[in-house]
Amino acid sequence: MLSKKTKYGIKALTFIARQEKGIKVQIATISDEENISHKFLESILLTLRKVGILGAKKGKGGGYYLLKEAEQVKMTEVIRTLEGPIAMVPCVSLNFYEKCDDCPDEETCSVHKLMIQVRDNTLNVLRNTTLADLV
Amino acid sequence: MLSKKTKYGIKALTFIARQEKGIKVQIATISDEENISHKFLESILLTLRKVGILGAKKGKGGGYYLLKEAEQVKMTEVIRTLEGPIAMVPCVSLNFYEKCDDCPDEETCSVHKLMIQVRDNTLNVLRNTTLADLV
DNA sequence: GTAAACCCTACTAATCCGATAGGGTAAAAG
DNA sequence: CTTTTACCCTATCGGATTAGTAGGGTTTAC
Repeated sequence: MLSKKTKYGIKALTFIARQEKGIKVQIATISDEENISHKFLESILLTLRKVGILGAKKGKGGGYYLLKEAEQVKMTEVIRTLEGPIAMVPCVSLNFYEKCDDCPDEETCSVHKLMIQVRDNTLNVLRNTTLADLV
Repeated sequence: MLSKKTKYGIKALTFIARQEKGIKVQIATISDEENISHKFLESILLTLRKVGILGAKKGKGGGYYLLKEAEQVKMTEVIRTLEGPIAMVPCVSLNFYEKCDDCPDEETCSVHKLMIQVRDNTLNVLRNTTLADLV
């Protein structure tokens, strides 16, 4: 299940990407338009800024804006930042790998086998979708 | 993230499917071999029995067995039973559809758009994978 | 210098997950 | 026909996570 954090993050990014280039969007504008808790959204945008997807300008007339072209913002990056691993089990995760404590051998594990396939197909979608595709 | 319930369920089913046809497998055998809490596994197998994937025989020499051929047990069925919706948001779920309370219009929602693609790709894998493929 | 708007930390209520407890019921063995 | 084995069922619980709240601090425009 996708967390609201990620959901809101994608919605906010799309909202910002829809603006004319260079326009700064305020948190309040997005939270009003997209029905998102102001404070919660604030923390999400902060995270997106820290990883270099968004830029922010403080003070009156400030707001958030895209640091790259919408075509350059891959969904893999957004989802890994907000949601964490894309894989459904840590033992098939590329960026967040972790061994299962129960499983003695990954090679023969049926779940591992299946989840690698799911992961590959999901990755295929997310790698080839950018923010520009969602606008 | 895949729940342990589903993970254990798939492991248990694979274990049972590996036996000679007609053999009844006891909970204790699976929980020992696969490092799964006995009682927790019990409730999982019970669920799988109730939806008609497994059959069970009580009393001495009893145990669980597959009701269909392993080739007939689709992963979609297993995962929907144990995990719930395959889609990452309820508004793109085929079997567990629910409208988002925030989103005014699904057609223009960027998250909706993206998640339909993820769902379709995941479904494609799970529909074409059966228990027999995992053994 | 004051109002606007982002920055940051900490807390909390609610929910879900994995597991446990404890007994009930059916079937086979002897 | 009694005992043992093994499935059946409900209830409960601790811990982790999520979604959201509180409450300031800091920077900038005017």
